[in-house]
This record gives sequence, C-alpha cells and structure tokens, in this order.
Amino acid sequence: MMSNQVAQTRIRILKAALKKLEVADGNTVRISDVAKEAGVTRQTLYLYFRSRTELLIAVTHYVDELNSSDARLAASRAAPTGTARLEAFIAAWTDYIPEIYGVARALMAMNEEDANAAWQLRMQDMWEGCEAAIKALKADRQLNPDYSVKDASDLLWTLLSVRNWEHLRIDREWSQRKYAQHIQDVARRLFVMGR
Amino acid sequence: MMSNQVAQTRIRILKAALKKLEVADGNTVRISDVAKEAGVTRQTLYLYFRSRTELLIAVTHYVDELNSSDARLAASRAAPTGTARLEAFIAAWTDYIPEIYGVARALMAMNEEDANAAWQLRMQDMWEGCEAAIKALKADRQLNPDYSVKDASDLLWTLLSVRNWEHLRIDREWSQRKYAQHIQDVARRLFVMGR
DNA sequence: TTTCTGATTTTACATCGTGTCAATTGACAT
DNA sequence: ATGTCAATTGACACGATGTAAAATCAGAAA
Repeated sequence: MMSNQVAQTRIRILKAALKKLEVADGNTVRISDVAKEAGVTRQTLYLYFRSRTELLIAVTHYVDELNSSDARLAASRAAPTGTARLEAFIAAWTDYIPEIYGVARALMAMNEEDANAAWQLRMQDMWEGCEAAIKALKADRQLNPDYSVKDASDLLWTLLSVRNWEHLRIDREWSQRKYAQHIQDVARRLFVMGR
Repeated sequence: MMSNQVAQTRIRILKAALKKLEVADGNTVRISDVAKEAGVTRQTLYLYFRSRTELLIAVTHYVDELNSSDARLAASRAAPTGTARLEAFIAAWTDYIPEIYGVARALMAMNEEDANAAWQLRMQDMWEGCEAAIKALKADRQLNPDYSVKDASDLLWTLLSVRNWEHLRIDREWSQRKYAQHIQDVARRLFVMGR
C-alpha cells in the first residue's frame, strides 16, 4: 500500500532528525545531514516537509507522541491538593525537558517567523499549565500572599524554562536528579506559604 | 593623522552595529546592514573586523567601555555586609543586562565556535561574581544553610541569566523596575537566612 | 507481460549571506 | 610629483536552503 510506504518514509525521516538533533551539541543539524541519516535524498525530504522549520516542528510533535507528553502533563491536574499539584506539574515538566531539548534548541536557534511562532505557542501552553498550578495553590490558600497569580505564574514559567535547564544541566553540569530536586525546592520556597 | 582616521571609522562601525543590534527584534543583523548604517562598504568592514563574530565581540567590549561596566560590577564588592553585597551585585548586573541585550542575543544566536567561546567566557566571569557574592554572604553567616556555596552560586547565576531577563522583560512584558525588584526578592528568599 | 502509477532519485539551478581577492580611486603628507 | 594608506569597486567561492523538471524504479492492475 502506497500510503503506508509514505508514512514509513516520513517516520524514518522524523527518527533520523530526532537522532541527529539529540546528538548535536551546539552544532546546527543540516537538512542534508538528516536526509543522509534517513538514507534518503535531500529532495525526498522536501517531498515530505516543505522546509527545515516544518520538519523541526513535526519532530516536536513526533517526540510528544512518543512520550505521550500531553497525557503526562494532563495527569498532574489530577493531584488532590494545591501543593501536590504544583509538585506533579513540575515533575512532569522537568521530565519532559530532556526529551525535547534537542529539537527545542534547534527551534529556539532559528530566526524564522514560523519556527519562533511554533515555539512561542508551546511556551504559551506551558504558561497556562503554570497558571493552573498556581491557581490550584491559591484555591488551597497555600500561595505565598506576596505574589499575585499572574506574577507567580510568570516566575514559575521562567524558573521552568528550557534555558534554565540548559544552564544548570549542561553549563553547570548538574545531574537531572539534582536539577529536578532543586527546582522543586525553589518553587516550594517561593510559592508555598509557610514552608 | 591616519591612526586617528582608522579609529574613527572603527568606532563608526561599532556604533552602527550597536544601533542595529538594539533595534533588531528577533531578526538577524547582517554585516551589510551594519556597513550601510555606518556609511561604509561591506568590504571596508572586513578591513576592520575579520568576521561577523569578531565584530560582535568587539561591540560587547565597546558597550562595556561606554558604560564602564567593569567598574560598576567591581563597585559591588565594596559593600560592607554580605546581604548588601549580594544586593549590590544583583543591582549592578540587572542594570547591565538591558545594555548588552542586543549584542548578547546576536552572540548567543550564533552557532560558531569563537562566538560561543566569547560568550561563555563572559558568563564564566559572571559566575565568579555570583560566587564572590555568595561567599561574602557565607562569611557573614547569612547564607541559607541548605545551600553549598557552589549550588547557591549556580542557582544565582541561573536566576540572573540574560534568558531569564528576556523571559520576564520581553515575553512576559515586565517593566525593568519590576524585574529588578522581583529578582532581588527571589534571591533574598532563596539565599539569605531568616528572611 | 505490459502498462500505469506513485515514490524516489538525479541533475540543475536560484538565492542569500559570509568571506576572500585584486585592482583602482582619492586624499593627504612630504 | 610621489608615495602611502584608507576606502571603494567588482568579481568570485562557498555552504545552506529551497525550487523545478526529467528520469528511474517497483509494485498493482490490466
């Protein structure tokens, strides 16, 4: 079946791109690199993705599928108390970052309209997650009264940024475990009343 | 005198680059843009700077000169107590960020060996500033005992990153004043004992 | 088997930005 | 008037993205 064929090649390309992006330390991943990795011509790649940007965006979706990220993020909403929910959200997100980091870096490095828009959209979603967690905290009367919901959300959103993960994990060589623990700790210190 | 002539053109180019970099929102500043702004040919620019990277690095130094940044950063060392010193250091740095932001963004966006090295070096200096401030805090027995000097320095360094400034100031549209106050506040909450 | 079709390849070319090179102009000092 | 040095002009190489058209190749259908 031909549509099967098509799907396979598409996925082969996505896998190749992901592999390259994960390995790449600092260096740009070229379209020709991905094509080579996928055992396909550069032109074939353009048959499946209109541009480099579109490929990168497709890879992020692919990664999300692989890890059922949406489900994991959503699960954090189920936590009973505000503090538990904050903790669950942070845990889900900090686990998520290393998975998308490769693509995220490439996407963030692009100075192209669509690429930035796509990343901004993701970060917007993430901000709403932060806000939801902070609101849950407030509903439980556990939010540090010095912060408005908006300010706390902005700060949490910043605290959880991919760049901060990069700073600590890559530049300062923290382990993922150490990173996750400290971020939880900082968030608790800043946002949870009386602790 | 010819060396005067040379110096003038060089500075004209640096000014032009700075101007372009400050205005540029997200877009790459091309070498030809800078040349045009400076009223000079692209080739002339190459007469003064070997590459785009070298130009960008030169601009950072130029900005530092303009603002006597070194002096201002160094001044924070004079503060009497640990907390005062931490506060002074943060104030100096948060004031500094908006001044270099334009160049910083361009430098960070480059995926070129030398550019990254130059930026890393700057960030290394900055880390040492953080460490010095934290050590002063510790010497005054004011450092939160939950943190080692190294961990606190890493966290402070991350907190003060240009990316965090960008997140809050640009993406979340905080005023510079609000940004500076909140960062001070967060640092106090995290690192200063009993407050 | 032949034919049709759709996936993929090959080849070629346009564009854009960086960086290199050599010849030339123009001003100024001696 | 001559030599020097800043700056310009024009041309070109390179690497990466992206476009376009013709040629192949494999499998399904006749």
